[in-house]
Amino acid sequence: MTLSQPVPPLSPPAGRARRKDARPGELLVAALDVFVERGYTAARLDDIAQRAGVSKGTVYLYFKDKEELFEAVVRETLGTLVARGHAVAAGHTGTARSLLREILSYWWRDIVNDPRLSALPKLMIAEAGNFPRLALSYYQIVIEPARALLRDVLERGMRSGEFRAVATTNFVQFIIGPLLYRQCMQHSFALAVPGISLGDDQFFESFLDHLLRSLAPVAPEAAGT
Amino acid sequence: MTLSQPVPPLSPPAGRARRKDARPGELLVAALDVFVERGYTAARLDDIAQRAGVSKGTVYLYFKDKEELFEAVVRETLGTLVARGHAVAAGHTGTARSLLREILSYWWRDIVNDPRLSALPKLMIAEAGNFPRLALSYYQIVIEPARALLRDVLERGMRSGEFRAVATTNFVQFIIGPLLYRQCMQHSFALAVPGISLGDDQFFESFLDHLLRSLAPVAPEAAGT
Amino acid sequence: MTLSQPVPPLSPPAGRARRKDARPGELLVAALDVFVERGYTAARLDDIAQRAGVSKGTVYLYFKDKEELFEAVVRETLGTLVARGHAVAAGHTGTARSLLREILSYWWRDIVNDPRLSALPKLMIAEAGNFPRLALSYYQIVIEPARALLRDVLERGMRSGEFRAVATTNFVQFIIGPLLYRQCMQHSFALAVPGISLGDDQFFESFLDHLLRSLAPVAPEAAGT
Amino acid sequence: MTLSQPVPPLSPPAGRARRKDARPGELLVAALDVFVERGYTAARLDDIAQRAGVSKGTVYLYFKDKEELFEAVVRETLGTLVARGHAVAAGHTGTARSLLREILSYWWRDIVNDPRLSALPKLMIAEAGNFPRLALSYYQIVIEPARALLRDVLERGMRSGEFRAVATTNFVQFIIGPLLYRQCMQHSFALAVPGISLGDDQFFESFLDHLLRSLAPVAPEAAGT
DNA sequence: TATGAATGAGGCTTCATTCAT
DNA sequence: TATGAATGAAGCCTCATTCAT
Repeated sequence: MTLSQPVPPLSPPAGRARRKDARPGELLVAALDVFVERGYTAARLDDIAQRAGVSKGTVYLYFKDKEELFEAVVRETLGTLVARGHAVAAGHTGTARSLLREILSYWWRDIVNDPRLSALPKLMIAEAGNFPRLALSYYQIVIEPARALLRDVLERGMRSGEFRAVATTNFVQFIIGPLLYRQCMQHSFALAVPGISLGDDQFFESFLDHLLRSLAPVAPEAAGT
Repeated sequence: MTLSQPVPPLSPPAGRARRKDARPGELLVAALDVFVERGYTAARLDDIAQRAGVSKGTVYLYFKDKEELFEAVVRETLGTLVARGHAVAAGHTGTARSLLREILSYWWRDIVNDPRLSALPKLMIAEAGNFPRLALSYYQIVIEPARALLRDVLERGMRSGEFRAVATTNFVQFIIGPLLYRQCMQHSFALAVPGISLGDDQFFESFLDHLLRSLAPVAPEAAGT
Repeated sequence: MTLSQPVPPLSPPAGRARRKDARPGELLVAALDVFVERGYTAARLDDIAQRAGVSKGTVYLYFKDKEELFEAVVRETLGTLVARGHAVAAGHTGTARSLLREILSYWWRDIVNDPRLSALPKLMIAEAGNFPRLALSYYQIVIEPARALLRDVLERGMRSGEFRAVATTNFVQFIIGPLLYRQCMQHSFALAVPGISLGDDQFFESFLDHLLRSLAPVAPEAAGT
Repeated sequence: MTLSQPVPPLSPPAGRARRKDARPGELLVAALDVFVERGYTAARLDDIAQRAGVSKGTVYLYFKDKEELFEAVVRETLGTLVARGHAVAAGHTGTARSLLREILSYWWRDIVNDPRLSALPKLMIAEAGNFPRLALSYYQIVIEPARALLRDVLERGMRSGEFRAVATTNFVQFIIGPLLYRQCMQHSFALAVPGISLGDDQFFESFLDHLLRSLAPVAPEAAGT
């Protein structure tokens, strides 16, 4: 079950008795929604339970506590997506360039433009400082694997001569930064600042072009002041 | 840059609570610290008052409630940042490249590496969704001016032939993104994930080089897949 | 002495829930264990059910609620203790001294040093205040018969001249007190206070000697201040 | 402030505003009452606060949590009494016999016969197993000091030749056991079993006589079988 | 202007008990 | 007879806010 795939509408399925194996999924969907809307701290277990159509206590049949519920949400959503990214990379046989494009456009399409998934990184940025356990598991499930994936792509391109030599750890942040920035702006300011510009329709193509230009093996004649 | 120095009000005080003159200064410093350390929700009025050396009740003599205190902190603090940024830009006479370097290295040195100031954008990203009014004023005071500044630099370079033609609104985000990403990682994850890598010592030079390579007027023969 | 062996009901089953015949045995054993380990309030029906190898709901097929289960445990368990105590007394033909020694060493060996049985009196002390009905039956089944038994021994000794004249009701408590005290300390503090001293290996012999010295018919010349 | 001395009636002092230094005492009195009536776990902070005439939150201005409140109750009551016992012993100049009598009659009068103080040891026996921190502090504040006090008395008597040689650690339990047993019976069974006999009026004198006979230096001719 | 004791609503979590299957 | 998923009341604790002094 992956939350990133079209999810059955959230209206509580009316009937009371449910099957045990359907519960966790329903709870995760409800939890994702509430966490996204309210933030981790402000999200109330009550709301999540209600939205999932169960009582408060039921949540605790499936998740030890609020933190574990959140962790499960992250794992099932972003964790799954990152894992899929790794699968894509593993099965890729073309150029590093095309792999980079594939991975990033995947990220762009399925995460940046998903109103719920795109909220999670912002959420983590907001709460990580106060919930070290959360921060650590998010780092292990999402951040480090995502970075490793991008490092791998860069290294492939460097080995094949498609990319110039770069410090991958740094460069990975040049890749992640703008996309994450856009996600954060979207969720933090788009509502309060209706006219905010998040770039034009060509944002993604423009970004990819930007990266590839920087990565081009031709040394520019002047990079200093 | 210190809050304890009188900072010129950045915008007409909005016709709200007034007498924020003498005592509030210490309160704002204390509040900044605590908000930075804990985040908005987790920051306790108790701690702020104690750190400012006053009693809890006193806070309410100057600020209507926690939200207004938070607003005041953001407003007073970020004002100085933008003001100085504008000054740097206005006084510059050299190439667009050198201006870009100057502005970014200012940001890098004085903000990204300042443990308190660097925390504010993260704080805003975290809380903007819950404080639309604050989000709007932050956008007007910080985000839009900062973007305008960078757009201006890019346009200068494009006019002078130093930079290729780029969609400035997009490209500005390629610039802001990585630096902000680094700030956020620093404040959200560095403590909880001790081993996290934020890049090597050359991060900033490496980033500047990356930008200038992308901006180089020579069009690479292949940017597509 | 094991609960899994059929134990003759000690008192008419009080006209309450009946069919406690086949399955309840395992439940009572499990309940005894959990009550002993955790105390009444902290004992969870979940744990008891799990340890008995049944589901939580099954417990309610045999016992109306937690209180009735607790009553059943106490009733079934302590019954065997007193029954055997009476048998020992009835079959004794020697001196009062030797009977006292026999009864107490039985208590010492089979109860004080049994990790489960020794916990029950502590449990009763802890909970009697909250379960008056249980308190009454425990008094009738255990306390009063045990006291009567000891009073009888003392009276035998006084009649035979082995013991001085004592107020038996008082003296019985001088006998019971130290042994019970030890049981309570064992179960309440031994775990939390690892270094606690419960006396040396000679505790029991030392105690018996203590009693017999006090009971010696020779009146000491000075007992007052 | 000692709770063992006649305490001002518990009715909430009507007036709302109270002095800060009066609060802890009022809270301790209320807490002692509620703990004694309900036991530690069943005692609700709400009840304690209400009985002290304050709101729930106020309790937390003076005590970190429920455990610390309970610990304070123990310290201020039994802890104070035990400390006073040590003072009595330190200032004593007469025989060991008279000191033993003085200390025990003090215990008898001020603790065993105090309806509230006498409940605490039972309470601890009931709860120690589930609250190790509580158990440890009770051991340190009450049990070990009380035992040390009695060991000291026994040793004085042995040195002066008033008492025979005894294993003090064992014998101390012969002293404590019966008195504690009586306290426990009083609180656990007296209400539910109206007719229960806790011994006659001479209980205490009878007990002291019992101890002194056992401690008498004259060796009885027969202590075996 | 300043204090700080007091308030009390609100959230997470536990667990005895129920009931549809 | 047996299950075990679901319930929901209840309690501890926090903390923004108030107010008498």
